[in-house]
Amino acid sequence: MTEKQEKIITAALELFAEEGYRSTSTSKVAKRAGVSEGLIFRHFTNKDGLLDAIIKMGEEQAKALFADIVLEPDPKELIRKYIELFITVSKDQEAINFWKLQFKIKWELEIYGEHKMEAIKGALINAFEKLRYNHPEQEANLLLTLMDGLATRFILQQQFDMSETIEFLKQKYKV
Amino acid sequence: MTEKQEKIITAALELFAEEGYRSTSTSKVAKRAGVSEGLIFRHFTNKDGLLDAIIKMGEEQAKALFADIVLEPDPKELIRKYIELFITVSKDQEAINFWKLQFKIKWELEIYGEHKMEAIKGALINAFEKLRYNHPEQEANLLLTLMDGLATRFILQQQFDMSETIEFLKQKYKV
Amino acid sequence: MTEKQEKIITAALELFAEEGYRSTSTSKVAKRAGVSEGLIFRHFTNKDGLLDAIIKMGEEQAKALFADIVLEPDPKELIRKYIELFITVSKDQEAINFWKLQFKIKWELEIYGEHKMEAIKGALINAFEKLRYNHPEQEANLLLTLMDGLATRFILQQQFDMSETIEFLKQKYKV
Amino acid sequence: MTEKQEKIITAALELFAEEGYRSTSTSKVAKRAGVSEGLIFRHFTNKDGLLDAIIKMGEEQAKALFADIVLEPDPKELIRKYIELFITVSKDQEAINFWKLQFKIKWELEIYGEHKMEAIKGALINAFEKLRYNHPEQEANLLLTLMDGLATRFILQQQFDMSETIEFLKQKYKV
DNA sequence: TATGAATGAGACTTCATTCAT
DNA sequence: CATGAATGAAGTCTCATTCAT
Repeated sequence: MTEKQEKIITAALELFAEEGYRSTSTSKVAKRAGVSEGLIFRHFTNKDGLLDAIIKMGEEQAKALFADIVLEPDPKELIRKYIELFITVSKDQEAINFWKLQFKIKWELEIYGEHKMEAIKGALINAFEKLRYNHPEQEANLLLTLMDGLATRFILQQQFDMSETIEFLKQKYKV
Repeated sequence: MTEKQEKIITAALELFAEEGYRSTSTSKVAKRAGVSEGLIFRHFTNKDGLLDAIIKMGEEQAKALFADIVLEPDPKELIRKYIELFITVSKDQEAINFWKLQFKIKWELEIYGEHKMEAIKGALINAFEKLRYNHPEQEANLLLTLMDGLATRFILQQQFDMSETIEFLKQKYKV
Repeated sequence: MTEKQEKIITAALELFAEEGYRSTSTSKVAKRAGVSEGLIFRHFTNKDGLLDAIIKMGEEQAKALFADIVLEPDPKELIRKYIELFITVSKDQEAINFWKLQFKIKWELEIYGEHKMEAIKGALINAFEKLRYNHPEQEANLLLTLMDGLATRFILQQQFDMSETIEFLKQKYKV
Repeated sequence: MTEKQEKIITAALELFAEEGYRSTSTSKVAKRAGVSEGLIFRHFTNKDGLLDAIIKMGEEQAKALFADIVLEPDPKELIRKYIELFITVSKDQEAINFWKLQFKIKWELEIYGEHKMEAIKGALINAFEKLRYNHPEQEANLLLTLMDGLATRFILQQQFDMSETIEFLKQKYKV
């Protein structure tokens, strides 16, 4: 990956996350990256290819984040880590952008990356089982749904105080 | 509102909800509405004006839905009604479209229609207070967040079984 | 067909015939037609659509020309008319352009519009039969081939004197 | 001429002949030649230079083919050789490509390589004179024209059976 | 000699919007 | 009120060509 390729990716990530995929023109990306527009197409074939490249990078990042959660042996710790996921994310602007993009893309293209969640879901079910919850699968589903809502608010609602909700959740789940 | 105006609104609502605002051209709207493209501009000034008109209609609908919830005197009943909100919605394709559009717009334009939620939030806090929950505001917030997540999954996830989660929630809140 | 549509067709015909299909940009066409570039796409969908429209017009013209030949009952007269085909064509600049375009397209897209020639071929075979030639089909084929060569030279060779060859041919076929 | 230069020429010849000059990008040529795009420009200055080089090579080939015809002392034999020209050509894919290219170029750039034909024309006139034809020059012209048509059909018409026409011609000219 | 990243002009196309009818 | 022809700006993409390595 050359320096300019990275500049393109960075610029595109920012813009796609800020303004959405459709609303971001390749010329805007090129301008922000300080690069000729043609170069985008040389490296990524077309606008979709650029998006794919970014999404793939995001998936790598997500994998790393998720791995730490999924592989946690202690069930309480696992749930805590999952609940605190966005705290980790919110400390890194690029990570925020990746998540923003993931969600924006979901809505723009109506794809709910279900398979990515399977691992987390399995781990949560397992954790709730270990903790002797009565309906582990439904508890897992509920928490996943809740986190979707949390992400929505975290990204869209300016004054949303995430930490308060997270603390409350940890209390609820006693983690 | 003339017949053609309504046709335009209906067509635009469908298309905006299906494909997003940016991705829907005014010519597509005109075609689906069976109307000349110029007419859209005569009635709604520009594409944004069309969107505004639709959003306003959506708000009217939402108000009606919300009123029934907010004005419910029995706290348990109120919470139940709120939790079952999407069951009502899911029975009417036009209502689904309105909600889909609301969410798509949120994400495309990064506007989280906070004020619309204030009334519901107040009502929920009040209900949780009456039911002697320890942290009524945080409970309200949590439920609101959860419903955002539920909406996300309901709209985006093909095989998502909403009713199961709703039953589980009602059990949790004993409503 | 509106006035501007006709202007587009005329301009495109000239340019495609002069410079070839690929080498003619839609913006050139628009400029020569005195029309906005977008209008081309409104009326003809895309550049190929414009070409198709022109080709279709050319086919109409060709049909008219060919009908007069094919329907000729007198075999000598039929052959004479066919041989003199290009004299007719050469009197009308638009007709010349159509033929030029037909041939250019043949070479650019490697399509030899065989079916168009079937009627002429049949008529020629018939004529040669009536005139008791020994190999009517081969005679017809030869004459068709010769006319392809004549067209090539007529269009490409600046100083080619068509009339001389035509006279010589008429003499050969005693028509 | 280095090995890579030859690869470029071969690739370009194929592509120009198949798809035309304008429609073939230098990057396609580079890809088919298995060579970097820049190398084309180092060796041939620009795309036109590449075309020139190919045309020059084609002329060399043509000269060799034509020499054998032009230098033939026996007039009947000369005419026969000329008529059978394409049989020789059709046995060698590269030769076919050269001819295809020659014709495509003619049409794309509207150049009728007249001077190349002068030698053949002179030889044919001479042959027809020796054979006591009444109008040797016109006979020569006719045969040249016919061969243009034959080439057209040979290259463009999929199911054209050249040999049949050639046999018929040889019969006609008693060669 | 050879590569391949990089450019900039220009290609085709879409689209919101205007306007004469 | 309604149409649909027309526009112009902007969008995605291609391509010949240059240049540092």
